[in-house]
Amino acid sequence: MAGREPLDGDQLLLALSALANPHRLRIIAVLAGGTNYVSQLARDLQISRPLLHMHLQRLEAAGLVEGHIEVSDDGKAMRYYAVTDFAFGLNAAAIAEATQTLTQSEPTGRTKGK
Amino acid sequence: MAGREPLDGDQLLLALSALANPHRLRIIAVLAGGTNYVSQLARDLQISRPLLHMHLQRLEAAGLVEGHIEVSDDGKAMRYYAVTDFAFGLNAAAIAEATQTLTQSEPTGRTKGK
DNA sequence: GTCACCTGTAAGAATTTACTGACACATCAA
DNA sequence: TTGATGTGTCAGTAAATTCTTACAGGTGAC
Repeated sequence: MAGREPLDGDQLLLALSALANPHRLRIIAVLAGGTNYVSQLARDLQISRPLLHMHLQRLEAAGLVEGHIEVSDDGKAMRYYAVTDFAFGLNAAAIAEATQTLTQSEPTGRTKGK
Repeated sequence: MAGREPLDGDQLLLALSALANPHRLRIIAVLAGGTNYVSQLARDLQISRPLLHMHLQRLEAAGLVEGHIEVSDDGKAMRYYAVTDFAFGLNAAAIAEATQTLTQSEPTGRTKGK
């Protein structure tokens, strides 16, 4: 289980952004009760499959869930998702520490297009 | 210090949304090092005062920082901000529990204007 | 073939967030 | 009075998110 490492700032921001959405919190909650495949998950949560797909991508990019293909008995390729065993403690001190390794939107250096 | 209560879902979502931003993480980090007033904070972070004002509102609405007016020796009314002693542990189980009290974007019932 | 499942993705609309610039007002000091 | 501080807020724009609809491809069963 994670939680005792220094905790990278960008990584933290990625995780927080991924969790800052009601649908995604519910996805975590459902997957915490057991692994599941995309179409079924969409039915359980009552959201469209493309939408769920997008949310899962965001969660997976943050390392909060993991997916893998599994071929069912009747030959269908299904994508199962499961939560990873992430864990971090949030408080001012932890954030202050993580912020030291934050590369995004620095004083000088936002993406600055043109 | 907070952290052992059941943790309300909407409250959690509010906090996560508030923290899911590099500027706001930095604000927390700076305030963790000591209370400060708005204009000075804006200079430290190198962002505009109106922008900082907006971020502070978001953080205060989530209960992560608190502000109060303080009159300086030379009579200026200045708004000082300080971090509250928030603390929560994030992991799949905690999220699953909090999600039970999530009122937002239910299967039926998004804000649905007109 | 057609139907019922599964997967993935692209296009565009709708909404929210983030941000700048300009304004208004107050106090103290020169 | 003017200048340097501090406060707050509004209007408008730029950009990022969120979400729907529609499409394409796969398998096995009828």
